[in-house]
Amino acid sequence: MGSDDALEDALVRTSFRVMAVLTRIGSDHDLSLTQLRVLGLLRDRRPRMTELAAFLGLDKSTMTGLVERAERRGLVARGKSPEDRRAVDVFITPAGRELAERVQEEVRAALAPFTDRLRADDRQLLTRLLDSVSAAATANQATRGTLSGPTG
Amino acid sequence: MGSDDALEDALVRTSFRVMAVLTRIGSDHDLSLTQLRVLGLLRDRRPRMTELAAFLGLDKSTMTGLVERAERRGLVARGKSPEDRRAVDVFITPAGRELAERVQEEVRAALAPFTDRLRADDRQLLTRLLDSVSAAATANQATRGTLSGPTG
DNA sequence: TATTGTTATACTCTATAACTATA
DNA sequence: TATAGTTATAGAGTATAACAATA
Repeated sequence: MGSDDALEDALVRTSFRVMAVLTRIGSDHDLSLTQLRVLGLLRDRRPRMTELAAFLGLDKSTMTGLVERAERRGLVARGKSPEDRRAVDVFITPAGRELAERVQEEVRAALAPFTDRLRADDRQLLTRLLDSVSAAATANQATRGTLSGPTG
Repeated sequence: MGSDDALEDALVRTSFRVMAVLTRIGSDHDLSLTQLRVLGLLRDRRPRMTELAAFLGLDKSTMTGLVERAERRGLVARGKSPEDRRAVDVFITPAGRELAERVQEEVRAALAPFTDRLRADDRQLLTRLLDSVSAAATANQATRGTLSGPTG
């Protein structure tokens, strides 16, 4: 029988459930998963377009449209870098920050019913184990950046 | 401080990591996350278009294009229902099934490094806790259907 | 009348290639 | 020459509204 893959399958299953929650709540605010991640990333960073694209694993040309639409809604803004006249900084606006925080609270509230069935000690245990898995992922991949701000 | 949300945040973080893996492997086979889910769902179901849309939480008009593109690649096929002449059944082809299985193996292999750092007893524990969370989600939402086939 | 599926339309997300401005 | 960002283009994914066929 060797390895039985039960853990990997459980991770995939759970992740789809969590993503369904994020997609629904994002949709309530006209935000795609990607826009959600952009807002989350910008809560504590002021990257250039290229850096933001790298964080998200997207092409820089994709960022142009993403930032353009978010800017049109007043959620983020672009500023010229003083040092390098080619570069464009992206930062979150007060309205964008408010929205990001509201969404984060809604996501926490929406997930709570699914985790409430666990006892306090199991909750703590699960948190520790997930952090361990995520930390390994961070070490191996360039997939940082969640709703919750900086990860590592 | 009340609840501290650490578990909910860890779930979101980990889910983004897992989705990044799925997105990359899907992309290697020209499959979006949605197409991945379609293939996974059809591994043990032969639903109508409307049922498939409901499983995925999508509009039926979205399914037309999704199934159309998968059919063009020979991964799924459509058949007329004998009972209801309005209905269209969707089913996976042998080629589609092979691809779904190959992708599942690649996903398991890609996630293994992230879970290998856990001891055997921690792996078992994490699996049990995730299943518990997913089961709660299933009870509350209509978000079934993963790469791994039927969930509940 | 209600339901099943498709079509028409519009918008977001995404990448590739070509371009401009700066370094 | 190389890098930062945008634009042009094309295709996938998504929803809404309108439609044809069937129930």
